[in-house]
Amino acid sequence: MTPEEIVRLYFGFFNEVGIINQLSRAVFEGRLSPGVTVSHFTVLNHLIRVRDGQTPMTLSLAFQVPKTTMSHTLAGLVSRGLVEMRPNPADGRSKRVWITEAGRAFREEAILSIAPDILQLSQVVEPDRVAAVMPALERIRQAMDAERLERDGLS
Amino acid sequence: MTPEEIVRLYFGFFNEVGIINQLSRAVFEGRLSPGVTVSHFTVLNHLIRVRDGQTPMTLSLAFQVPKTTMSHTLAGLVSRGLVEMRPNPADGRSKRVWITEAGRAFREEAILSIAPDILQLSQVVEPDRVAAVMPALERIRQAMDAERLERDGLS
DNA sequence: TCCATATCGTGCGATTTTGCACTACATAGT
DNA sequence: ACTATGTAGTGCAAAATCGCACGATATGGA
Repeated sequence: MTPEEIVRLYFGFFNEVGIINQLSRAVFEGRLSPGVTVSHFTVLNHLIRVRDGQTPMTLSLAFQVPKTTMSHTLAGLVSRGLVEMRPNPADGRSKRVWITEAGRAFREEAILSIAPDILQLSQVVEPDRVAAVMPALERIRQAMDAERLERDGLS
Repeated sequence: MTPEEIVRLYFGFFNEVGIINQLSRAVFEGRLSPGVTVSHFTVLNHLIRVRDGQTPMTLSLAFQVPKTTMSHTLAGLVSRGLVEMRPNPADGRSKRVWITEAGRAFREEAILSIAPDILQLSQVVEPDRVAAVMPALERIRQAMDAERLERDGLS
């Protein structure tokens, strides 16, 4: 495989990923209560999937967004009572983000609200097909994550 | 597979896709000349990959973004001389978007500028692995596209 | 032909995202 | 202990995104 073919292949891959992301985002956003963005939900989801009690800085690195963006997103979550910010006992500069009961409930509800869309899609794209690509996607994500950390000098 | 398992599977899939998209976007954005956004490039790429001479409305549907967003993006491309907007002889309400020579050159250059990043990634994630997931991704995208068109009443 | 309805693009304001700069705090070296 | 340097979070302003509404044009039916 020539370098040019490789570039073309990966480029097409990122293109497909971008379109799928755009489409899923649009559907999801349509199901969320007005005022709540996909960013809000994504953070809530991360706090549960990984763990809460992380600092805003850690979250901004995890999502690869500037600190100010995460600050703004968290402010929105706090004002809606979906997360709590408490001082970090171990470091006076930073805070720690904790998900509230309302936050957990909101996430559960949000997931349920898109369930119908997902189930409908599953009748066109077989679950087996999706399950088959997951390992590769996870591997690609991990590799890109590693490169990013290396590039950011956090290795 | 229970409905709940299906939802969880597809949900995880969209999550992975979102993260990969975020990471690739961040890298790409860092390589583009300041002032030019990924959105700008994506439109240029679409005009070449599909065809130019489309209307702004068609583009906004293709990218699943509001008309106003596409209008803004196109205005930026026009002001940089990367695309041209000409009236649509077949419909006085709409315009048609044509990519300029400068636009083609810009796209080529942009692709070349991220080639090093892609080649580096290809040494960690084997091209075979990426090539293997492409058919499934294309199929999923097509299915979601079809659902979207149906939902938007454009079937 | 004339009119009611629908579509295309855009101006406007609100929200989100982002870079820059600043304050508060932490850490390492002296 | 003190100072220099680095890091965490936020205020601010610029840019991107988006919903709403309007003017211009198109389409279908009376």
